[in-house]
Amino acid sequence: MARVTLQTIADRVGVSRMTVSNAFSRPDQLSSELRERILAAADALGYSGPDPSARALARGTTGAVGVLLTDSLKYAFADEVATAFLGSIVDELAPTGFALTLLSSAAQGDMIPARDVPMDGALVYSCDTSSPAIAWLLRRKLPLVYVDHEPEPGHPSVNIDDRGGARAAAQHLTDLGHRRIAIVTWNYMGLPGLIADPLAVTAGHVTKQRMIGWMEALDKAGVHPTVIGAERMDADAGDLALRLLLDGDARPTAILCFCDALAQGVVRAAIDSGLRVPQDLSVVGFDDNPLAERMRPALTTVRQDVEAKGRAAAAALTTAIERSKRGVTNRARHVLLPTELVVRESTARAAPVSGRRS
Amino acid sequence: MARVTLQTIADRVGVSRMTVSNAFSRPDQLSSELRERILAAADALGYSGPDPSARALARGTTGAVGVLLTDSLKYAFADEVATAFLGSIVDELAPTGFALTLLSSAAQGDMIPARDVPMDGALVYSCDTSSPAIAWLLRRKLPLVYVDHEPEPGHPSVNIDDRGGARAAAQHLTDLGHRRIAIVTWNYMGLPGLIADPLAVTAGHVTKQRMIGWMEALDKAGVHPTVIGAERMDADAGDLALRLLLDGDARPTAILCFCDALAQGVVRAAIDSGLRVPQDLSVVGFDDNPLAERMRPALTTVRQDVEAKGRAAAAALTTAIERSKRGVTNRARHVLLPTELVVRESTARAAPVSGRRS
DNA sequence: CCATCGTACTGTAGCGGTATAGAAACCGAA
DNA sequence: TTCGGTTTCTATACCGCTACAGTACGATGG
Repeated sequence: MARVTLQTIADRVGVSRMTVSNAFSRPDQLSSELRERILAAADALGYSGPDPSARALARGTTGAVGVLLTDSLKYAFADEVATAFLGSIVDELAPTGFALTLLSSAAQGDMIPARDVPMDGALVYSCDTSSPAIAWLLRRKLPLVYVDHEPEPGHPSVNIDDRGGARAAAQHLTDLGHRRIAIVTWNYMGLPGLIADPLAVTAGHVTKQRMIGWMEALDKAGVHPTVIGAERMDADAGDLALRLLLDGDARPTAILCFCDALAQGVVRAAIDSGLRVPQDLSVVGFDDNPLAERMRPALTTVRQDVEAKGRAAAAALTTAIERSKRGVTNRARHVLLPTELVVRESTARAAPVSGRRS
Repeated sequence: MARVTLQTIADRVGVSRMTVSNAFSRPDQLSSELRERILAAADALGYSGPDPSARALARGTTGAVGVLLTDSLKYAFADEVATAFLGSIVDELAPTGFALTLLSSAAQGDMIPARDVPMDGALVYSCDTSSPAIAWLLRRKLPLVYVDHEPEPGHPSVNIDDRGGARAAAQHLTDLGHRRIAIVTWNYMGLPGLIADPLAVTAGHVTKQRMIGWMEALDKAGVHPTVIGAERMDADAGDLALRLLLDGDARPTAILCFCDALAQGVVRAAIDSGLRVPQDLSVVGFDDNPLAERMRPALTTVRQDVEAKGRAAAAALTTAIERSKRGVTNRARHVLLPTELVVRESTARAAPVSGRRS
């Protein structure tokens, strides 16, 4: 039994293929009586509607948008912040009818998702700014929206105020009288350990912005932080980072963390080492992961509205697609969402000088 | 400037379009010298490789597979178990070069993802067995793998031993001497509250299997459980369920929960109500969500290997696609992964009769 | 020296739709 | 009756690529 196509149905009903196509895609183009007959015939033949691939070619749209993630997609599903972001995107995308396709940055054999997967547009949420995958997307001239990336002229972008949030977090600590402060940041692709030149961290835009924010406030207070790079963004990496810090000669009284997951590890390791949080050590996170509120002590952190970020990204992408379809070329909007310091229980006034036991 | 296609390049280099196609897709079909020239010309023209949609139509494969989720995709991203499952799938899929497209069960306007999104196959992980989306996928004759669904002859499936796990959980409680036992299950699409006829719960396969398992062990011990249906699968729903139970006349000494998220809410509400867990109330979860180990008291639960489930599902799908491409029609394999009771701190021997304060 | 073979490339015929222009039939108004 | 305007359906020309069956030609072998 050969495959059922529009032609099969057309022959069966005795009309042209075009009319069958219209029956499915443009109901106003034929009488409803004929349409009924056509649909009935299609049903009888087990036709499942116009072939999506063929339609994609003819119409020039696929009905799916991509989201470019890191090499290991798994990572995106391990992180509560990332999953909330993705969830928010799909939710916002739902009414538009777009499906979301997950794209790995990595080439897989001779398949390069960013180059070879059919889609109408894409969100770039990869961390590595220089990824060749981004170059492929650009080359395809797909409507693109950058998220948590250095804003690029010509493409819409969505960011949060990483710098301002980090600055507020650091200033919170200096306001509390802390002077021996450490930073546990994320050193993607780098080895874990001490970082000599904080502002030279190679990783992505977000890492850089947060570092700049922290340093702005610390510089103002004349504080020179110890900076540790964590290889991953999970509690174990935070744990490791704290142990490195405790081994050093100038134990910090407060720690700024790149994200809540790292902060969780830092707190856990601190408690395991007999330190009291916040009495002996203040810890600040970033993101306001749901985890932050559940932790004991509840984590002081910088809140970002991940839901809003997802919604903004999805909305920006759909309008970008809409525009490119109509050939409109407005200026690309760059969204910057606010961040907010949330003070909970993991930070306290620095202990008086007596605390200077090294 | 018109679009660059194979023909553009062919004209430029002075070869046939077919040769250019081969340069990209079948390098062994031409001399490497000519191939280099073609690729160089393509590069100069800003060509980004064969158009994925056109290639999909001509080749009959798209390079993406779908995963059919519930109506609200967001839900899938809120649940730690579901995200771990998805993460595991994408990881297993990565080396095969397939991208993963997320499909909502719901129609969105006149777009029905299951019908209209190009893909080579799909995982069915929707909860609603009777979803029209599944019917669309079937109609398209796509290679399909059912996950956590009633196994269907003719299609591979991946399940865990829900029934055995539930039975072990219930027996654990009866072994501990509990006789007043309640069940907090998930009553998808139903109203929250007391369920009179536990085995008639309408929801999906998993719900049913777990219920059967629980009842098997309870029946053997002559226990008639009180059954509460929760509307969602989160802590708040568990919280609500426990309050309903405490309002009833026969307070349970132990509770079996459909999942760890519900169990968390149950425990939280119990503690809030002044009950000690496990001394006054034993609680058992299901899934072994990472959460279970983090909780205090750490949760006794039934472990399922979500990673393995994801890997098995992805593997089953790729082999199903492979087979259908080659027209092979072997018998579909039905995978059943084991579950295991993990006893932690949330269950204890039933208090002696003195505990019968109602 | 002719038959055979492998390599390198080309021509044609689709894949299964949709856009667009146009033909045929029907309608009410002038 | 004529004529513009609808409504309904059709013919044709793509969309951009790939499968497949060639053709051309130099190399191999007896």
